[in-house]
Amino acid sequence: MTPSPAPPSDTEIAARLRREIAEGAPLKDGRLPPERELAQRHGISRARLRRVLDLLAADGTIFRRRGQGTFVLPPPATDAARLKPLARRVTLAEVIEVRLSLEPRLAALAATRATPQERAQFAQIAAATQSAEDQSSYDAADDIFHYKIAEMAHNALFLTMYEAIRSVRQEASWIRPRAETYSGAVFEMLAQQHQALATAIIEGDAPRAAETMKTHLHSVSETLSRADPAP
Amino acid sequence: MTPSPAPPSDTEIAARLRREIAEGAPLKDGRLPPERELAQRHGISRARLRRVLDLLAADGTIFRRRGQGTFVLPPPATDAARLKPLARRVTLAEVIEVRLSLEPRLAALAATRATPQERAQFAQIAAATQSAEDQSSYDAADDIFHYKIAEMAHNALFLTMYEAIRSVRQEASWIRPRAETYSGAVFEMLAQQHQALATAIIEGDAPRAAETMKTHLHSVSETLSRADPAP
DNA sequence: TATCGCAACCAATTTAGAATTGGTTGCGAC
DNA sequence: GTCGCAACCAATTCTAAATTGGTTGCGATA
Repeated sequence: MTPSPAPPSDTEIAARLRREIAEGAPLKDGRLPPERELAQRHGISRARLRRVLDLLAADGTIFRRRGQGTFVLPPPATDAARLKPLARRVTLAEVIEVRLSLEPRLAALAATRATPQERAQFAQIAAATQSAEDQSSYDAADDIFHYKIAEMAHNALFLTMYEAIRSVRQEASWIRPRAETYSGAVFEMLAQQHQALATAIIEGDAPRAAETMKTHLHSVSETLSRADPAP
Repeated sequence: MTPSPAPPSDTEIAARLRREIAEGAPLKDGRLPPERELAQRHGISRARLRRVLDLLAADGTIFRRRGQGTFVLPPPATDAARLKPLARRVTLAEVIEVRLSLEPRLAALAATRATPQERAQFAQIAAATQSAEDQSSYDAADDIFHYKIAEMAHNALFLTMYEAIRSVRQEASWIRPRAETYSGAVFEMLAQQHQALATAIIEGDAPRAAETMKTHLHSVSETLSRADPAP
C-alpha cells in the first residue's frame, strides 16, 4: 500500500538541508560543499538546488559569496590571508578602539535602515543568541549577531571594514584563552545586552542602539582585558 | 687649484635626492625607483643609499613599504587591486559616512598620541598644504596631510582602514570631475579648516581636533555633493 | 506552454609559484 | 671600524590555473 514515492518538494529538500546543517554537516569554517557537489549528493539538478538555497538565504540561514562558497557562518573577509601579518601586530586594545568607533555607528544605521524582513530575521538571530547552551554555539550565534548588524547598515564600505575587524579578531593570538573568560555572571550580562541591543535596533531607536552597543563593547573589553592583561 | 673632489657626504646625497624629487623624478604613482637601481644610478652602495633614505624618512619626506617600494606620496593600500570591485559599488555618500565615523576619532587620537617629532613634521606638512599653488599640488599635500593624521593615531588597524578608504576614493568613479569643484572661496575655506585642524592636533587638543575634522568633512561632503549630485 | 535538467559560460575569488622590493645579516677590504 | 658587497629574509605584487557562486540558453518532458 505504499504510494509511489512522490518526488520531494523544494521545501522538503530545504528542510532536509536545514537538518543536515544543524547536525554539523558544514566544515569547521562554516562552509558547505560546493553547489555542484551538493546537487549531485542530493540527486537533484544544480538549478533546483539553487532554488532551495534561495529559500535558506531568504531567511538568513546561509551566506553565499561568489568565488568563496556557501557558509553557515558569515563568510571570511575577501583575501583574509592578507590580514594575517596585520593581526600579529595588533593588540586587543587597538581592536577595541576601532570597534568602539565603528560598531555603535553600525548599530544606529541598522536601526534606521533595516528592512522589515531583516528585522524579522534579526529577531530570530537574537533569540538564538539567548538560547545558546555551550560556549561554541554562543560564539557562533554572537558572530552572526554582530555581522547582521553590520549588514543591516546597508553600506558596502562599512561592511568591508567590519569584515576586516572580524578577520583580525579571528587571526589574532590573544583570543586563545577565550573559552575560559566567560563566567556565568558575565555570560548573563552579555546576553542581556544583546537582547537590549536587538530590541533597540528592531524598534528603530538609533540613539539607544548606538549607546547600547557602546556599553556592550566596553563590557567585552573589560572581560577580555581581565583575561589577557598585557598584550 | 681644484681640490681633489671629496666624496659627497650622506647629507649632500640626501640634498641631491630631495632636489630630484622636487623636480618630479618619481613616477606618477609617487613611487621612486627600487633601492638597488637608485644606488647604482648614484654610484653608491645600497647600504649607503639606505642610510640616506633613512634621513628622508626621518623627516617624513618619503614613505617606504616592504614589497611595494619607496614613495613620495602615501603608499597604496596593501592589495589595492582587490578594492576595485568595491569602489564601483560604493557611492560618495557611503564614503563620507564612513569617513565621518573614522577620521574625527583619528584626529583626536593623533592629538593625544603624536610624538614631538611627529608634531614638528606635521606642522611642516600643514604649511605645505597652505602654500599649494595649483590644484594638483594641493591634492598631493592634502593627501599627505590626512594620511599623517591617520599615522599619528598609532593604531595599525585604524591605519589599514584609512588606507582602504583612501584607495576606494582614488578608484571610485565620482572623483573625476573633481578638478572643477574647488572654487576660490571653497578652496580658502578648506585651507583654513586644515590650519585649524593642524593647530588643534599639534597643541594636543583632542576634542577640538575631532570637532574640527567633523566640520571639515561636512564641508568636503557639501562641496562634492554639489558637484556630483546623483551618485 | 511551462517546468525541469543539462551544459556552457560569466564573474569573483582562491591558490600556487615566480618575480619584485624593502629589511637584515655576515663577511672581507681598506 | 667603516665601507662596500653579497646573500638572505619578509612582505608584496604579478601571473595563470583552478574553484565557486551567478546566469543564460537549449532541448526534453509533462
